[in-house]
Amino acid sequence: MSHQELLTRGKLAQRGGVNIATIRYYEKRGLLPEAPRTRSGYRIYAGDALRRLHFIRQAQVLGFTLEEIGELLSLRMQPGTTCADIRMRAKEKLSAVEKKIRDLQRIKQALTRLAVACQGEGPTNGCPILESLDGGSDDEKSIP
Amino acid sequence: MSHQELLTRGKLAQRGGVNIATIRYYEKRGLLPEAPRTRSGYRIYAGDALRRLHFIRQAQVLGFTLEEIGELLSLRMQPGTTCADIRMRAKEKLSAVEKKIRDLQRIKQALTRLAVACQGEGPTNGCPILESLDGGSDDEKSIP
DNA sequence: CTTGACCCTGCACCAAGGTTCAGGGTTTTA
DNA sequence: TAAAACCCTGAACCTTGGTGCAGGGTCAAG
Repeated sequence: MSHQELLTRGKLAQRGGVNIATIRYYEKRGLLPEAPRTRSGYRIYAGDALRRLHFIRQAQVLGFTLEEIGELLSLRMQPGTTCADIRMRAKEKLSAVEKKIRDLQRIKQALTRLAVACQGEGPTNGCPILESLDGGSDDEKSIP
Repeated sequence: MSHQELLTRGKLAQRGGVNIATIRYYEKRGLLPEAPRTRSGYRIYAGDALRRLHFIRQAQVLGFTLEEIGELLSLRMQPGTTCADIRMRAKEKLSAVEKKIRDLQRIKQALTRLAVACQGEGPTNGCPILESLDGGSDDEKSIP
């Protein structure tokens, strides 16, 4: 179907919404594979690289470090990995992702409560945000 | 037991799981309020500070910058803010949070599919992770 | 066949978020 | 009443994730 369009480094950067130097950096870090070159040494990328680039950017916004992103991207069948290995690593990542989702949902609730409370014009001098992530440490809210 | 325990800077750092210097840094950044001092200049913190610290750390893992975290923490009724203002800012934050949740859910699905595919012993030489966030970026697919 | 827009490389530099250090007081404990 | 264990400050230093620059080749248009 999608006949793989070939991109130069500059084009890839532009389409991916990143600086051209960033691509070289990601390549050095191993997040983008070393691209094949023309006779004169220019890198040539296919659509695959663009997808990877998008993924990297979004995963960063979600709080993953480049190292973690590398781990996510390496979750696939490759020579030298067993299926069990992949399944295990995928499950580890999965629980990290699920925790993030839960935490974000608590923040979301707090923000919603805040907006609602505010609508009702009550002063709300407390900070609902702070309560959103109380991970079972200390106790309930205090009133100054 | 649960009444506001007073903490020294070192204790707060320890309970919050951060380096002691980090606390000073957060204070300088305005993320933690300037703590009251003893006669000799030592900072003293109440449980409130610990809650803030926890929040900051978790929000960071969720991909918020310290600046954004500051904005989240300032979402409360204070002299000089109107209710409408708060509601607006809360709603902005809310949509950012919702986007993160959606993106994470897509990654979660991809990871789940990956684990399942792997269970079934199919080679899966593709990379489901890469597809998880396709199209979630800046430009929408245009319909011809 | 030249000019401008690109690409190559190595290396220097930047910003955010912390961490370590030096020099000096304070509090706790044996 | 010391030593050990903390705390104070300013300033230097570190890691991550990039950016910019110099010096030099390459490709397409005019």
